[in-house]
Amino acid sequence: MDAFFVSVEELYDPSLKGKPVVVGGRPDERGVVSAASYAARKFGVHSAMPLRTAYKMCPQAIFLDGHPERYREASEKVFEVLREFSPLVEMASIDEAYLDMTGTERLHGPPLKAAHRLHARMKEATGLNCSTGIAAARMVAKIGSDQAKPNGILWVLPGREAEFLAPLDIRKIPGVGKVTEKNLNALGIRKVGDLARLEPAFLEQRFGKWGLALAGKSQGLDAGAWFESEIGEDEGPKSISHEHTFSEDTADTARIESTLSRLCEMVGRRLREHGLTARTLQLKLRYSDFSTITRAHSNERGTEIDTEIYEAIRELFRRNWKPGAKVRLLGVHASGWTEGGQLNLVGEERHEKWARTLATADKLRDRFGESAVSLAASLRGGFREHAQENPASLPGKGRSDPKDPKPL
DNA sequence: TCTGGGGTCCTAGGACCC
DNA sequence: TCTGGGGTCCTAGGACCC
Repeated sequence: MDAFFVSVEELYDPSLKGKPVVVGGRPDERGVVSAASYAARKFGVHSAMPLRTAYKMCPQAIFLDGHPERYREASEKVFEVLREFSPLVEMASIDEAYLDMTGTERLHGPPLKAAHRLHARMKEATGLNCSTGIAAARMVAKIGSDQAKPNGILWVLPGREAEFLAPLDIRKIPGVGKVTEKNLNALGIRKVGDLARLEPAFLEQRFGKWGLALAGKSQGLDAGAWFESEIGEDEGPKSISHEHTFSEDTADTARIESTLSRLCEMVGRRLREHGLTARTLQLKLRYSDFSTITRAHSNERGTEIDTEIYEAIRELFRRNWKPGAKVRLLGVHASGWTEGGQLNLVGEERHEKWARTLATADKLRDRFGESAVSLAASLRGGFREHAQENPASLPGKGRSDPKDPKPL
């Protein structure tokens, strides 16, 4: 999708059209640009740029908070449209998808015709523009769609992949970021064509497994774990996490622990939504100087219970925090799913009790919003003042916002 | 420039097992 | 004495993507 978040915001407020728009938050907030309109991009604003920087480059831009629910909803509509064109659709992210069009010619016609129909149907059903790359390999299709933006279609004929890629910057290859770019530049490699001329064995020796994949990519082949899988297979999440950056760094333990408790609740809620229990819990701490540590702990048994998660995370925090050091960011990460039924061990009765209580709490949240119910630990330490200071950081956007959350 | 939040994949070292 | 080779699991960190 083209400038997806911005385009969705334009559906809600058409007066934004054509103007420099930045989605991500207020210009004086800690945060980065999620999406910039094409008008804003003319000033050098781009995603991942700090909001404060974007403001300096384009003070006249309209800065908007993001609306994840709106984007999710639009993304689902996009998916429905794509499903009309192929049964094999894989949403690669909220605004990007792969379609396997094998065997759809009789229904949709040749590639270019199908793509044009897709664009028209997309605009009609969602009001949004997209761009399309057509190729025999998904990586080439992806790069093709990037080159086609905005609102364009690009078909790379089979057998002409290397020729299409050769003049492009290596940075265009998905997986080549700042670091790899620098490493390749140091070897005099700037264009994909430079890469294609090298021996795969040389790249492998230099960059390991990744080097070998790079050699393949430079020729237009799908390579690497993600690109090798078939289109359309969706295997649930491998990890679930939440993190929070304070608007001002803090060393206040009460405030830190209440934030951790809140993050644990959010993680627990998502685990239960997916019917998962996690064996490994990980704490993330970022200090004022941006130095970041992660500390994990694995249990034999998995859990999806907020209080159990919080106990483990708090222990990790107390053991690893440099007392007095100001904290910028906290994160809670769950992974290592356990299969189905868990063992009945000591403490199982307590576990069952919490499981029932949380099921009730989740129902209340469904009806009254995420802030309807909360652990007492999340409410201590000035959580509510904090919530006021930064309303966007409230867990979820409840339909109602009760004045008095009920401590569990 | 003063750096979000939610993810995936990869590497490397160490504990432990046979 | 001075030290194998295969494997798995765990932890920590980092590159990268949208």
